Amino acid sequence: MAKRSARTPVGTVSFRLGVLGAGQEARYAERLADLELKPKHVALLSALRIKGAESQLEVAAVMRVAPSLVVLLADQLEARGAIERVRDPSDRRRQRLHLTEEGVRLLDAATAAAAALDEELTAPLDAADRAALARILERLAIANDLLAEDI
Amino acid sequence: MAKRSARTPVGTVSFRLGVLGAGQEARYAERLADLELKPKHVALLSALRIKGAESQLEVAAVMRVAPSLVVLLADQLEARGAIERVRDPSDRRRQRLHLTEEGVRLLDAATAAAAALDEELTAPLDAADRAALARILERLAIANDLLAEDI
DNA sequence: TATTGTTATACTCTATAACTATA
DNA sequence: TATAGTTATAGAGTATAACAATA
Repeated sequence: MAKRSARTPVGTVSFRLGVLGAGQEARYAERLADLELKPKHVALLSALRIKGAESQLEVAAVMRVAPSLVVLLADQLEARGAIERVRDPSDRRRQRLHLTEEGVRLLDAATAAAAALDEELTAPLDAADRAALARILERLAIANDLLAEDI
Repeated sequence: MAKRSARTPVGTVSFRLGVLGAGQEARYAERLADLELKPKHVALLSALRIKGAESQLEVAAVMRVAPSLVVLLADQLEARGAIERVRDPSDRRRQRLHLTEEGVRLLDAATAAAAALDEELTAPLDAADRAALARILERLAIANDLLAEDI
């Protein structure tokens, strides 16, 4: 099957990742609306659960966002009782963030919502392709040094 | 290998698509800076090449963006001579957009840039996984009714 | 009265830079 | 003087709503 060379970028893996990724993020944001969370809040909560209590600057580095954004997200999560800020006694400049019970509850709900979304997204695929996609994306995530649970 | 159930959404396909997709879009935007284009401009040019000259509202529907955004993007592309607007004589409300030679040149350059990005992204994968990823993403793009060349 | 395109406006997201407190 | 965090500000991107022209 001779494949003529592409005449636009829409068939590239990069472009499709961008478009599909934006769509999934938008759908995920819709599902999270019930929980009054946004995807970035979930990323912060996930970073805390995976890495443990960390200073805000470390969280910003893991999330690859500006420190000022972590301040805003942490303000909002703290106001809802999902996280607590604790001054590090040995260096009183540092704020260590950690999950509360409410934060754990929210993160569990957000995790369930993401799993449900995965089901719907991958419904058109057969079992082998589903497994292949999960495996390949994990490999790319690791290669790109993104936040991952299994380290 | 018993896999414990996920405790965060970061390992889901949806979340990884979102993060990887955002990263690729940012990298693509960097490469396009040389051409003074943004990914949305490329999407519009691609829509014209794939679908042929279309009214602006049709382009907005294909791109899944607001019509007012198509006006802005088309203004910018027209100012650079990449597209032309032609009033439809049979319905003078309609503006039909079509690529100029310069538009074709830009789109070809943007296509080459996306192909180069794909090479870098998929470098950590073996040939079989590369092919599997392209095939699976195409299937998902079709299932989600996204702009595709091969229709 | 309905539709296409345009303009005006506003909102969300996020970064940069200036500032405070602590080291 | 350097670093962690915070606040203030600004910019990009995009949508919604009001409007104009044409059907």
